[in-house]
Order: sequence, then structure tokens, then C-alpha cells
Amino acid sequence: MSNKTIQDIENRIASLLKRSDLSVTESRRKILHLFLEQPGALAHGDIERKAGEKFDRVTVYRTLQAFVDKGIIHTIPTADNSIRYALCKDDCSAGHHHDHHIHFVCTNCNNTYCLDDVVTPEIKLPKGYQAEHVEVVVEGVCKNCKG
Amino acid sequence: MSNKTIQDIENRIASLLKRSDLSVTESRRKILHLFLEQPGALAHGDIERKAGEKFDRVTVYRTLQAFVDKGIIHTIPTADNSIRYALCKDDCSAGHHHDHHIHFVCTNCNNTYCLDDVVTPEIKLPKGYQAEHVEVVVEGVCKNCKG
DNA sequence: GATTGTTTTGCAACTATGTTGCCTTTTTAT
DNA sequence: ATAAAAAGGCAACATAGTTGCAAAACAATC
Ligand SMILES: [Mn+2]
Ligand SMILES: [Mn+2]
Ligand SMILES: [Zn+2]
Ligand SMILES: [Zn+2]
Repeated sequence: MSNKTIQDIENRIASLLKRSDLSVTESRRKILHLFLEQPGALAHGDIERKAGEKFDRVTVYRTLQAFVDKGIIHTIPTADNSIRYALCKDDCSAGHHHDHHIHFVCTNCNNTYCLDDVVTPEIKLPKGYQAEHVEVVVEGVCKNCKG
Repeated sequence: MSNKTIQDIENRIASLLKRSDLSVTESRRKILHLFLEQPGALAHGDIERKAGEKFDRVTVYRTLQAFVDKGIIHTIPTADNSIRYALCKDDCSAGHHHDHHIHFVCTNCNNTYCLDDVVTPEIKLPKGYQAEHVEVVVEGVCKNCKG
């Protein structure tokens, strides 16, 4: 890995933060790094473990909250009640998330993936119910774990 | 409300508990009552508030866990990370839940409903992913709130 | 590059949520 | 009624999440 590549990533992170009207701080850079160097989603606990020695717990909470508010990451509900976070596509922004993909939780490796190409299906609801947002979480065995 | 009706409910509760190999205790009867006299789902907090003055917090946790284990209630994941519980249909039993319906969370009244007649859709996954269980939660405005 | 105003951070203290072990009480079976 | 088994209450603990405030880091300006 050349020094240039590392610099590229740093620049990408900095510009992402600036575009979101967030000042560029060490903790935000570090936490964004974690998301970028990893394919799946991260639980709060993961982040705290990987970044928590350098940063306070409270900072992790506030950083994640800021990222969600600004449309940098989105939350993924899971059955075991531990919210996971994953990077948004570029068309999300402050106040408006536009993630209409489904999520996959592997029961083997316990990773969570955004399946960006799988669009949430139309759900036909009983009379009187009006849908605003549909959340689909599929549990099963992921590509990597399927021997 | 005749005395007979009340007695009927009590009998129904007792037989449900016995069928599930659970001894009939005051806290279990009380908590089942809460589920029966209410159309939607209950969050742990709701139950603790409504039954918690008579029973210890720990008892509520253990009771709900026992009910889930025995297939009397099932959990509903939500975006705000507060697990909700709702009664299962009769075909659930210990070790095997057979709930393939979707759930609806009203953004107005904040109630959660099991839409027992809406079957979870088939999801076409990318190659390599193998689905075991699909969870669908729809957010929107419920029948009662839609003026 | 130093100065200044603004934002973010860490700390402490707190609330909420969930778990475990142990002893007492209640329930069930005989 | 009695004994064995199960469940409940209590205390203590662990984890998760929030808030106010002073110190530190950052961004903007000169
Ligand atoms: Mn996603
Ligand atoms: Mn349900
Ligand atoms: Zn896997
Ligand atoms: Zn409603």
C-alpha cells in the first residue's frame, strides 16, 4: 500500500465530513475508517471495542448519532435488539435517507450486510393502513459462510 | 360483564399455561391478561409499568422469556431498539414459532400490530445467500389513526 | 502563524435495561 | 396434609445510553 493510497482515503473521509457540515476530528475520521475498511455493518459494541481505547464511549455515541443525522450511515434493526450501522449510499443526506434495500444477517458469522441491489418489496396492506417505510431483514447463511 | 365471562378468561389463561407446561402463577396470569385485553404488541416497558407495581422487574423478564420459549408470545424487532412482544397464533409451540406475518408500527399512536393476514413476501437474494427467516416491519399510519 | 469564536470531546454522574445467584414462597403432585 | 419442584423477590452486578459542564480541538479570520 503506497502512501498515496492512504492519503486518498484520508482525503475521501475529510471531504465526506466537510460535505456533511461536520468538522474533521480524529474520532470521526477513525470511526469512518472502521466503516470503510469493512464490508458489513458495525454494532455499537464493535465500534466501541475497536475505537474505544482512544475515545470515550460518549464520543462514540455522539459521533454515530451525528453520522445518522447527516445521512452518512443508517441503522439496521435486528432481532437481538442490538442496532447496527452501515454506510449509506451517496444519495443520502441530512434529513433524508434514501435506502430502500434489504439487510441480511448471517446466523453463522453474525455479520450484517446491506444488499444494495435487492429492493424492498411492495407490501399489500389491509384497508386503512398506510405504509411510509418498509424494513426487511433476512436471516440466513451468507455467501462467505456457505461452504 | 358477567362474572362468567371473567371466569372464562381465567380458564382460558390457565389452560394456555398448562398446555405450555408452565405452572399457573399470579404474575403469569396477570401478564397474559395484559396481552389478551389489548390488540397490539407490548414493549417490555409497558408491561413493567402495568404490572411492575405488583411484581419484581426480574419476574417480568423471566415471565416474558418463558412465554417466548414456550411459543406463547413472539418478539417484534423495531427500529428504535425496543423489543416488543405479541401473542402468537395457536400453532406456535415450544421450540418452534410459525409466525410468518408482517408487523406494522404506527408512527402516530406508536402501537405495533401483527398483521396476521399479510404473509411475508418471497425475497429474491443474490447468488450464495440462503434465507432462513424473513422479518418485515412496516412503518406508517394505522387504521385507527387515519382520520 | 497567532487569535478568536465555535464545535467537539472527556469526564462524572445519572437513568435505563438486562442478568445472575441465592434464599423464600408458591405451586403442583402424592 | 406433606414433600418435591418451580417460580418469585431481593440484592448485586453488568451493560447500554443520556446529560451538563469544563477543557480541548477545530475552523475562520486576520
Ligand atoms: Mn443498509
Ligand atoms: Mn406478530
Ligand atoms: Zn456469514
Ligand atoms: Zn396508530
